[in-house]
Amino acid sequence: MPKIGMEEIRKDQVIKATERCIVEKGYSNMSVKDISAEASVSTGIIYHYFKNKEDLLLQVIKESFRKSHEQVMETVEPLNNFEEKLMKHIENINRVPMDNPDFYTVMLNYLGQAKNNPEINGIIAKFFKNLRSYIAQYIKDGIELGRLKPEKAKHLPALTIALGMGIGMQWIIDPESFDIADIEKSYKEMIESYISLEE
Amino acid sequence: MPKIGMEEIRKDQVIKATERCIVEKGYSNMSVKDISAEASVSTGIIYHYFKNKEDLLLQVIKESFRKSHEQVMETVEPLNNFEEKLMKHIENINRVPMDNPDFYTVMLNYLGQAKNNPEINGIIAKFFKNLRSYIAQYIKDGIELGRLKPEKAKHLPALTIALGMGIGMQWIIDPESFDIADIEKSYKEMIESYISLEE
Amino acid sequence: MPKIGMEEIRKDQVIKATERCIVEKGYSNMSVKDISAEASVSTGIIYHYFKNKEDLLLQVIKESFRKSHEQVMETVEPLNNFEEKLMKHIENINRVPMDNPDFYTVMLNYLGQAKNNPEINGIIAKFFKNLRSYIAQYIKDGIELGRLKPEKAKHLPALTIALGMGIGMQWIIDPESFDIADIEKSYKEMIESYISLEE
Amino acid sequence: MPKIGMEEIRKDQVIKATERCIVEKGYSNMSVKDISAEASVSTGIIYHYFKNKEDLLLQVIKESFRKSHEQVMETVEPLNNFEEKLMKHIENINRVPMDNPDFYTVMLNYLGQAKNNPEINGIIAKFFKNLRSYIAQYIKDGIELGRLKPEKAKHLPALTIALGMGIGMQWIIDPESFDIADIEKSYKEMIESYISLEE
DNA sequence: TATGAATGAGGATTCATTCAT
DNA sequence: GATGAATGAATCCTCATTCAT
Repeated sequence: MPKIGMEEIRKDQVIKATERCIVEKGYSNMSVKDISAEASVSTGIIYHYFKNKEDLLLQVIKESFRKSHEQVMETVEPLNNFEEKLMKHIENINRVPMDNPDFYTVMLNYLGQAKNNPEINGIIAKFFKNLRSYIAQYIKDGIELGRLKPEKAKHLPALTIALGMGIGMQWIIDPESFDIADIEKSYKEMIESYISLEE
Repeated sequence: MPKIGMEEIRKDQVIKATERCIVEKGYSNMSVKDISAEASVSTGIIYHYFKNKEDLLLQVIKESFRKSHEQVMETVEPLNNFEEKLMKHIENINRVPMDNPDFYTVMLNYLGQAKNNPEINGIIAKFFKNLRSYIAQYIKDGIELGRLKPEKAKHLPALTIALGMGIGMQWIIDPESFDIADIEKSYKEMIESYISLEE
Repeated sequence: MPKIGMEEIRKDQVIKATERCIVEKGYSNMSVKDISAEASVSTGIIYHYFKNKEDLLLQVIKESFRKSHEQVMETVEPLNNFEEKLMKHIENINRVPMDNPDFYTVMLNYLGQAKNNPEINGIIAKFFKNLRSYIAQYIKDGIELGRLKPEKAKHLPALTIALGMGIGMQWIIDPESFDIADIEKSYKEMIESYISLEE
Repeated sequence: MPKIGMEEIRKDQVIKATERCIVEKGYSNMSVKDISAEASVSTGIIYHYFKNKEDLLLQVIKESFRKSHEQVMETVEPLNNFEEKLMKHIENINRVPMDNPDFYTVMLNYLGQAKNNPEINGIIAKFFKNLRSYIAQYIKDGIELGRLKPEKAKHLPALTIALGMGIGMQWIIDPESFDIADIEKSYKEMIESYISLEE
């Protein structure tokens, strides 16, 4: 076992294990011992790399959002026109529950803590703001090109995110309630009919 | 104090106190002692009226959803035409975060527990299903009247709920991010443009 | 087992057990589990009656000093003239190490904590101040009767206490170093020669 | 950095750091990590030079007493007559709390451990014995010169040390309780009146 | 019914000590 | 010699639950 230069490796090992624990046991039902067992390390090591459990939990959600952000950038940013970007973004959002259901599980666990933990609330608020600002960027192009009315733009980011999250949430709770692959078309139609693009 | 017929009174007293505790301290940070103090009863009494803490928590969310259901019935059902009903429903949904922010706080706390507690998951699933079925009812009238295309109807309930919940969630996390009273118009427009009612 | 009106009994039971633990294991080597075992109660009960370990430890020394104070009042106060009182007090002080060696053990343990615990420091400071003020009372009578020169009175309380404590401390550490019963006479002589009473 | 002959330097470095930690945090509140940080070395090095924490702590008090001994020898021994020596010794003792308050802090911390640590008890016992034997030496000269009655000599060492330590202890706990510089005169007077030197 | 004292398992955290590098 | 990552037992404390009153 190497003992030097392990910091990043260990931190990552613990963060990943914590994420698995949240998914398996839930944010508030998992002990530091559970995490250390899942990560195959001693409990002590967790306190060597993180100030305390809360600090670890904060790093976990930060990391989770960081990865989410990365993914958006990779798949959406290379696209050229605003319509493609927006629709790609919608697709991305819509596929999270299927492709990465753990993300929702983790997110819902943290959402439940947000009202009583300002730091968590702040991190989630920032994440939401980011999501909205991506979309705000795309539609700015649409407005400039004269294809999108400014008054529609105002709430479009929040509404787009709302739809995606609301769908995901319902589906996570009850995957039987609708076909999530199928709903993507309706999701897109709803957005498209709202912005009613000018030819 | 009369000692007969206290059952309902006591249960209600404890359930209301628990709700306040969830709002103030959070689902997983509150103890039975906290609840009993908030309800001004002994801890023993809680175990007299509820099987255990989990049972109590289940009653709390059931009661919360029951009241929510009641409210919808009272304000929406008296209306006559489907359009009014749908729009009234949207208004209702959109005003929950402002009128009754505690409902969201409680709901988010339970959502966080859902994945690890099948009973809670079931209750929430049933609640969502109910919400969707109200809307499904209204739009059935619209289809019958020939004012609404059936293919649009399929996902409309889920999409309507999704929008409302998604907006509420973003606003609860960060009330600065948009004007929730203002967004109601856009919410309605989005639904209206999607269903593009036939005259 | 009665469950009502036990507060004082339980507190006392725990305080006494803690004292025994301090004597047997030392202030900083004893765990709450040790105390609860010694008191034949659960660890939980300790937290039912005391805020935390520190609070308990504070009550222990307060109680210890309270009892010490009581003893002085009982044996010294009934006496009439100042000389008898002073000498009785000296006797009392000198006999503590023999009659109640645990008092010294406990006291030394707390003295070691004093510099890092302002509350403990304050309690000990108050205790010392009390001890000195008793003696100051006796000698005031002596001065008024013209049998004691005021300039001698100034430091007499501190010096008397110092001698007693210093002797006790040496003897507690090494009982072989001198005969503590025997040293009492010298202790008294030293005080008497210092105040050199006027006939 | 030379790697040979570092032993004494390193040991001293660690012992001094430990002393500072005892003063700052207290004997039982300081960790090996605290010590290593204070000494600017790794924790591993401490176990290279000392068997374990207890061993280190033992070396610390030994060193502390060794230095104290050295100081007495330097200032008192050069003097010629027994009276000067005794009074100089008293002065020394009385000035420790002011000149080197850390000595008292350290000493009180170890005194608290003594009853539960025979080794510490032994070291302190030996230290006290040393202190008494210095004084015993001086007064032997006084007896031989016929200026001091043998019966007074018996307990004089213990009483002198007792006074000094008792004063110091009271003053360390509450420096407001008396003027320690001022009390020196009374301290000396008390000793002088007791031995009532023959002209 | 109603109380709250009592239990003890379990949780977060610390820390002396070891050991691969 | 020197480092500090790693361990895991032990500590303080909380809390759901029970039960004598």
